[in-house]
Amino acid sequence: MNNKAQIRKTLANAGLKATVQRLVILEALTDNFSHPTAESIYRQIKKKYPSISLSTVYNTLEVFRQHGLVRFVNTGSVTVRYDPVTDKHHHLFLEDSNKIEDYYNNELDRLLNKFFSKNKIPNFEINDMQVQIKGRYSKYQKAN
Amino acid sequence: MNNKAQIRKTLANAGLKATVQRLVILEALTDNFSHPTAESIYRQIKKKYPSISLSTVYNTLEVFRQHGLVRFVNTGSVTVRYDPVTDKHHHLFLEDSNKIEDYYNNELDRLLNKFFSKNKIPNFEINDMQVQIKGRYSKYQKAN
DNA sequence: TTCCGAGTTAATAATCGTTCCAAGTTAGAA
DNA sequence: TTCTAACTTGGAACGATTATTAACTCGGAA
Ligand SMILES: [Mn+2]
Ligand SMILES: [Mn+2]
Ligand SMILES: [Zn+2]
Ligand SMILES: [Zn+2]
Repeated sequence: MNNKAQIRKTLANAGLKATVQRLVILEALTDNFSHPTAESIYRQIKKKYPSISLSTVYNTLEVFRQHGLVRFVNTGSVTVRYDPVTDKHHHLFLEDSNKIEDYYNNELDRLLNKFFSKNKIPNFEINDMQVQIKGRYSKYQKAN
Repeated sequence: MNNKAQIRKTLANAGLKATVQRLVILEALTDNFSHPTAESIYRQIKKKYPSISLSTVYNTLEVFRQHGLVRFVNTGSVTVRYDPVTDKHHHLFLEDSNKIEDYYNNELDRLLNKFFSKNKIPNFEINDMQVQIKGRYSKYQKAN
C-alpha cells in the first residue's frame, strides 16, 4: 500500500527533495506504528543503511514535522516520540509497558466537536484536540 | 486557605516528613498554577531559601508524584511540567506562548464516561483520561 | 563539460534536563 | 535527649537533543 513510489510522492507533495536518507526514514516511519523515538528509528534504519547519522534522523524528523509529515506525541516523559499518523486520532497509553497505541473513533470526534460548539471557551479558538487514555489491557494481551 | 498548617497536614497525610525543603516546595506549588518546570520552581524558591539544591527539587517532586501530590503534564516537548492539581481536569495548550491552562468541565467528563461505557475498548481498562486542547486566545489576552 | 550554489548530510561538540551518588544533616520516634 | 532512618546537598554523570560546521551532492547556468 505505502510503497516506495508512494513515499516519493509524499516527499514531492511536501516540496522536499527525495534523498536516500529521507526515503529510508519515511519508510521506517510508515512501517512503524509504535510511536518510536528518534533513537529507535535510528537503530531500525542502521541495519539497512549503516552510514546514517543520528543527527540526520533528528534533523529529518524535524523537517518532516515542519511539513506535517509527523507529529510529536505528548508523553509525560523525557523522550520525544514521533507519530507518522497525522490524521485526527487519539492515544492509549499502556500503563505497564510504555507502549502507545492509536485510537480512532469518529463518533467520539463528533461528540467532542458538538460539545465544544455548544460550550465555547471564551475568546479561545480551538485548533486541535486529543484525548489521552491511560489504562491497561486485562486478561488478554493485545496482539502486536 | 492553603496556609502553612494546611501544607503540613498535607505532608502528614501523605506520610512524609515535614522538612523545610518540602514545605517550601509544596508552598510554591500551591501558589503556582502555571504548570511549572522543576527549574522554574527551583528559581522561585531560591529567593526565599537560597541554599536549596536543584536535586532536592527534582527528588521532592518525584516523591510528591509518588504520593499523588503532583502530576506530570504531558507536553510534546522535552521538559517535564508539574501540576499541583490532581483532581480530574483537562488542559488548554496555548499555541503561541507555551502556557498551559486548566480546563474543568463536569459535563464533559460525564459525556466522556458515558461514551466509553457504551463504546468499550476491547479488554482495555481505562484508569484515567485527559483532553488536550490546543489553540489560542483571540482578540483579548486572558488575564493572568 | 565545467562550474556554481543551494540544499543536504555526517561528525562532533555543546547544551539541556534529569538522575545518581557519597557524604553530611535532620525530623521525629522512642 | 538520644538515635537512626530518612533526607538533603553539590557535583558528577547521564541520556536526549540541538548547534556547528565542513564535506558532499546534484541540477542548472555558462
Ligand atoms: Mn498521534
Ligand atoms: Mn493537569
Ligand atoms: Zn498515533
Ligand atoms: Zn492543570
